[in-house]
Amino acid sequence: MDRAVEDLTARARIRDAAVKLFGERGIEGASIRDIAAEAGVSSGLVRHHFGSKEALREACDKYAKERMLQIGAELTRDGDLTGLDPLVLHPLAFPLQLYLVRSMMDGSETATALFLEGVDAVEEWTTSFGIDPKDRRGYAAALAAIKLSVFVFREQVSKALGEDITTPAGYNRIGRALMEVFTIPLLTQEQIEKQEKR
Amino acid sequence: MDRAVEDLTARARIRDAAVKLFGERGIEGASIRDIAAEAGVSSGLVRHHFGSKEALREACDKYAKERMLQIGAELTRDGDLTGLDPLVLHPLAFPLQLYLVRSMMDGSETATALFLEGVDAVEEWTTSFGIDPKDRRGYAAALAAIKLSVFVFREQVSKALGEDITTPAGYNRIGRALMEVFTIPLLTQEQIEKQEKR
DNA sequence: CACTTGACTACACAGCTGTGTAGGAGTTTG
DNA sequence: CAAACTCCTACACAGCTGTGTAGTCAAGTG
Repeated sequence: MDRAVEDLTARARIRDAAVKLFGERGIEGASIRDIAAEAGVSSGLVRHHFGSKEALREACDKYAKERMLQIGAELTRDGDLTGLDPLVLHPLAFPLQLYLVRSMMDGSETATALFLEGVDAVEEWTTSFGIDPKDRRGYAAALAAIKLSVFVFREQVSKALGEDITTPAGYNRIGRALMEVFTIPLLTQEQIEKQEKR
Repeated sequence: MDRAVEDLTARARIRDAAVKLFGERGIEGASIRDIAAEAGVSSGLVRHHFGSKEALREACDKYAKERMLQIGAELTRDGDLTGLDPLVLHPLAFPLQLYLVRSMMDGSETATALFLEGVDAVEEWTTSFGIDPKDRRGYAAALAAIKLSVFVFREQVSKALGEDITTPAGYNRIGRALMEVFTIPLLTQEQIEKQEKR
């Protein structure tokens, strides 16, 4: 599955470099020249292959989404994932997820669509697992956001734990902590009712 | 508490405009001229008061953090908040939180420090409420990230719900859904043990 | 062979960027 | 009164930005 960098076509190298730099620095923060340098090509070639920065971004959106679904399907088929696992922190998905979150925050429709599909999946998952919240859709949306939260704040969470959560050890630790959030009843029924009166 | 815009000093107007535009567009995405125009002053005045863009950013970090703690303290004192409420979506805190999250993602130490203080607060809260997770620190960090997740993905969550979660109605809906996440045991003990073996 | 096509580079261009400088207007201070 | 200070604007500058254009080179294709 891993491909040597030098084996990729220039177009693929540019796309990978764009996903990486857009993800790390944001769309505005990564220039076409930066991306070209990262890919080891001239800036003109970026334009030749993708036309404009906006078109490059859309190509990255499309690729990241497809690749993400592909990785998710592979890992699920191989039994490496259950319904709620934070796929987002998987080494293969990491740069893609980084990009997608940034793109989502900048208002990408493709990335948002992927989020909505995730909500659908969680919703179906709750049904098949016999979980029956009052507001199933709201519940699924909250869960979908939660799955991404640890990823978005990975640096801050790592700092809080004194341990890098993108390493296997840290990843397992925060994974277990998330499990506990989902198993320990946090609020009493009374507190919830008080909340609902607002 | 609300202050008329025209009553603010130019310095405060610039700072507010910077928080707003940095939060909406990211640091790179908002230029000094944009901020000056938003505040209704010349771009030179921004420099006069803050020196450089980086210094302006740091001033915004400092202000947003202080103001956020202040708002949190006020609302807690008035009994509008309990320990776990998503203050992040409060109308007063909204632009500040938007800015802080962006700043955090761009590696701000001040914003990260605020997150860490939030983790500390949640950790103390679990103790005083008799919640006893195996990994208290990890549990608190996960909860702190979760509190912010709905905010970060507010647009996506709103789209999933077909309802703007920054309005009172939507805010209450997602709030209740979050409560359910914290009350319905999501995973069986067996599943968790399977998880831990990895 | 001549000709086209696609991958690729070099260079130019206008616009925006953060920053620097000079100076005006009004108030305070000696 | 004059000097000093603060708040504020206008303008200039170099560097980077996305984009546009011209042209090189190699691989087909008739």
